[in-house]
Amino acid sequence: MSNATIYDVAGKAEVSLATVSRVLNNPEKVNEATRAKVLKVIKELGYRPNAIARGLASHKTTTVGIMLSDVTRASTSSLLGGIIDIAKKYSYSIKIFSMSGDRDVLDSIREVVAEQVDGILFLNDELDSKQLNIVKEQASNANIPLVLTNVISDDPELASVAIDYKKASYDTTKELIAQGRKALFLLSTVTRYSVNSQKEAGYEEAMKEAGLESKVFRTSGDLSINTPHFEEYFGSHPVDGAIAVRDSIAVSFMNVMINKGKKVPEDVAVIGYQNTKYAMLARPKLTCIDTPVYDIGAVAMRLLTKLMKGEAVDTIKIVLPHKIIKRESM
Amino acid sequence: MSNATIYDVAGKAEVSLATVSRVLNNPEKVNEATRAKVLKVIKELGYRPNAIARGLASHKTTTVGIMLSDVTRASTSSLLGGIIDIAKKYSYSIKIFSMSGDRDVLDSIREVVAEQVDGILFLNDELDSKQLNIVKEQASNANIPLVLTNVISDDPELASVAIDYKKASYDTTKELIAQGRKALFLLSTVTRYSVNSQKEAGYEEAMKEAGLESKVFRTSGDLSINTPHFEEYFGSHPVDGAIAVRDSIAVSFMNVMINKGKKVPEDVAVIGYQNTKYAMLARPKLTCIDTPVYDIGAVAMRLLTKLMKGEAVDTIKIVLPHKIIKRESM
DNA sequence: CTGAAAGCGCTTACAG
DNA sequence: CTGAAAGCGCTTACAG
Repeated sequence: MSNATIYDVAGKAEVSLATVSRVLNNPEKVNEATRAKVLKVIKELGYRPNAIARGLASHKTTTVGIMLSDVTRASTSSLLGGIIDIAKKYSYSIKIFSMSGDRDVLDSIREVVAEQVDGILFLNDELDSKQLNIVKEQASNANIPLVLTNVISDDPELASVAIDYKKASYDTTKELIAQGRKALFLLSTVTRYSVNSQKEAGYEEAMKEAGLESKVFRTSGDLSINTPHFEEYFGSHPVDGAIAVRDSIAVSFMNVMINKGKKVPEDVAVIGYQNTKYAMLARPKLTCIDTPVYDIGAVAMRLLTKLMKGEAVDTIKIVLPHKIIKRESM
Repeated sequence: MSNATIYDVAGKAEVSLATVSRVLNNPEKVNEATRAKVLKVIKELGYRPNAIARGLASHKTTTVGIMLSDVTRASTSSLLGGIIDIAKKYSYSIKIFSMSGDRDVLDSIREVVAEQVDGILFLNDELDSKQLNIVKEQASNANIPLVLTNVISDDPELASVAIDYKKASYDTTKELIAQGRKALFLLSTVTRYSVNSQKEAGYEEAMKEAGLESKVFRTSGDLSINTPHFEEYFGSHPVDGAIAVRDSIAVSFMNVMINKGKKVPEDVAVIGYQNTKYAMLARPKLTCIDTPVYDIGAVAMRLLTKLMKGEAVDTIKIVLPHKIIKRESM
């Protein structure tokens, strides 16, 4: 019924519980013979140390807290994929904390701290720098390492891993301009994401350099909302190229253009962000900026393990490479 | 620096720690005046009880373990969306346990048990009934409620919530047959998922009743693999209708058909499962069987809360309704 | 190399 | 209604 405890193991192996604890945590410190004896009993009893008790006694839970806003976003689940794989490799458990928009940031981070996680991966890119600061302070007060994962902050004290979204947009916009296109749009979201604001900044810089007018079009990520929105607006506004902050938005826009009788990419070029399945399934196939989201998650988790163990790290700000995948829409 | 403990609160409020504990857990049992005094100090100190210590003392962690195989699957992340929202509502924390294919099932479930979760949501539908039994036994030995979430099992003792995938496939196949189509395929995965086997069973039953030959085509969920696979096989095999176990597979198949010069749905009807964004973004828009995955997650989590609290439940096997969303591909 | 003992920060009967 | 004390299942100095 109830599971074996360390007392059961100690009793059956005829050693003290300290010894059992040692074979689990510092096996090299115990005599090989007694170690074998204890290991045998552990196996027989199917004993696994109670993680909660261990956490209380050692002040280490070997679990990391993941703070996010929406699991169903394609980028979030890819990020999680990378995080989970690396966490498993380093034997960390994962606890998910979702921050609903209305909830207080301070309350959210305090909850995570109260759960005694050993480290925090912060994936919520909907916060401004003031709110990010609250998170930073609470984490550092509690002495818990924190890594921003695919979240942008210029605070040099905040560890982070992401790609250079600004440069990605800048370069891509430049290419579009070089093709002679002028009515270029950046299709962004109504919700302000720190990551998307970087994409916008790069676009705006390139447009400005070319003496062109920046046009950031904000809409919903929801197809049933953005489709009519595109249909209406672009009925009267010229456009010959667009970069969307997500593949799905790019495809939605592309479909609207095609329905209006435009040719892609001849009349209008369309580029998406992330390189999801949407891009491959679209017709024409979507050209997009490949953001290695899985890798960002994995690298962030790896960085966090180092921070938690107090290992030296080269840098606290990691920028992963991105590339443009040219397909048929540009 | 380090956070306030219950001792700090008790000291500053000039009461015993038992009293502080009570205002947190059984506020009605403490005098209003002292309760107010304690609450005030709690607020001042920003005190939050250490969840680990509480877990050890109370034998309740208010966390549920989610066992899954792959977060990046669209169905998994929607399931998680529903789970997270309901868990939050009932103040449960969520811990993710990923089961890599090669890992021992027994080891996986023991790990979850050792983490002292109060309940388990099992989302991994890649296991056979023997393996499912191991999970069931370990959970019940440890007295931890378990709910299969979008996983099929005919064991009447296993709580589960899903839709009737068999009927969904059966009905849809019937409709296709009623249109006079005969060369009907079920596009499934190489990996055996319990959910997909139900989809196959319903299809096969309908085909058998109509005296038609069942043709289950197994391929990868990876586009770069299934696309050439479809191209080759359907170059020489006739097909006038197909139901795919996932939207993305349906769209991939549809694209191959269109590239071969077929008309959808005139020459070949295509139907997907789940009703994801892929379906809406496809051209023509994909007709599909809507599986309310978010709801399945939410309902499973709700059922689990009842089980954890020992509340009475009407049934331990919940079947949610599904429907066919008719768009352009059938 | 091994054991006895204190302690992690709470909860929960048990008294009063 | 409130407090003193035991206990949850471990880890970790400290002795020996």
